[in-house]
Amino acid sequence: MALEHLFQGSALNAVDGKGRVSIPSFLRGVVERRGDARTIVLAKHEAFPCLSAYDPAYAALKHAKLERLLEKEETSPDAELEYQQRNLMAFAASEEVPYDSSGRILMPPMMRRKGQIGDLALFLGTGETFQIWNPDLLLKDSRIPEDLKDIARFRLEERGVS
Amino acid sequence: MALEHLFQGSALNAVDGKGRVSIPSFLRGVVERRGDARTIVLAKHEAFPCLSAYDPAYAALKHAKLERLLEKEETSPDAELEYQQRNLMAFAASEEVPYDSSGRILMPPMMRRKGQIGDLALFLGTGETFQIWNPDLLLKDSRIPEDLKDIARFRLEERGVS
DNA sequence: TAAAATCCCACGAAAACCCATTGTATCCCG
DNA sequence: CGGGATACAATGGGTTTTCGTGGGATTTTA
Repeated sequence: MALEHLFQGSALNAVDGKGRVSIPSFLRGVVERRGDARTIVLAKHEAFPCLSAYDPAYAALKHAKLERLLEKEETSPDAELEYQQRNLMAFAASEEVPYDSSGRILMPPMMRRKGQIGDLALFLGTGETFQIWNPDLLLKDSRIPEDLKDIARFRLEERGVS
Repeated sequence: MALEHLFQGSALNAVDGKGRVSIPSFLRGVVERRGDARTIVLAKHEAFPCLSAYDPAYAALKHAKLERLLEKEETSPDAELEYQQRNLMAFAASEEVPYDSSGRILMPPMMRRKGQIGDLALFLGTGETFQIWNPDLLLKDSRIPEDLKDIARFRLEERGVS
């Protein structure tokens, strides 16, 4: 895999009344360097109560990986079903959203609910992908390292939120 | 294989009295980026009680793949029979339908029966292809991951159906 | 000629687009 | 080194366009 450009850094942006959010420009930069699309793919994170996001090129890569896996084990009927399930989760349970010239997406209502995103969205780069959190949920999650919570607290203060 | 443009996302659309359904625009976009046809191919899904759909260009690709598979195992009589069966399913048991300027197809009665589609059609992207479900059947199927059923439920709610 | 498919127009809601403002970081030049 | 100008990012609001959908009219098929 070894993607050249990695998502890193953090930012806290507002979700407005229409459900629009600015994708931080440093994340957009990575998306556009990886491929030339001005779109991101959103999905529920498998482990955390947040959203996972990446660029379409990464989605294609992930898909190719699944394909190769199937061809190896094609004989087993169990493998076939598992492949179907994974494919459904990877593609049906995700949404591709374009961002406009000012770098904003319209957060799809379904994703907004799945990620429990309110009127603040915390962006965290995680290398191959990035995450979008409701900052309050991150602060409450016991699995999150304290240092990372400090970052969240800093971003909140910076913005003037308690 | 590694297709560049992949089907992803979900939507729930109405089937009207005439049997017309809108193909979600984000799926149409993929069809038209893969080839320049404004047509989709419908077939009964091999494993699930739903329809499988894709663009004509993909149908050709799939055919080529089957051909190559046959050539590899040509010696075996079983392989020959299996090839014939798969070929029949892939082509005789499928229908190519155009969509009009507003993006609607007229769902062929036979496909509607095979997929048990009522007055609601749930579209699910699965990468190379997409699926069309009767949402009630999906909710009942034990092989479908719960997270995906959540999506179906959300789409139903969104539309005001219980 | 009846039934079915295609075409056409129309409407409401949602999404995409455009423009304007603010704040912040950067640059340039005295 | 300071201060003003500049560029860009994030955000607010209004307007236009698209999408999904319904219904009627016209054409094609059996």
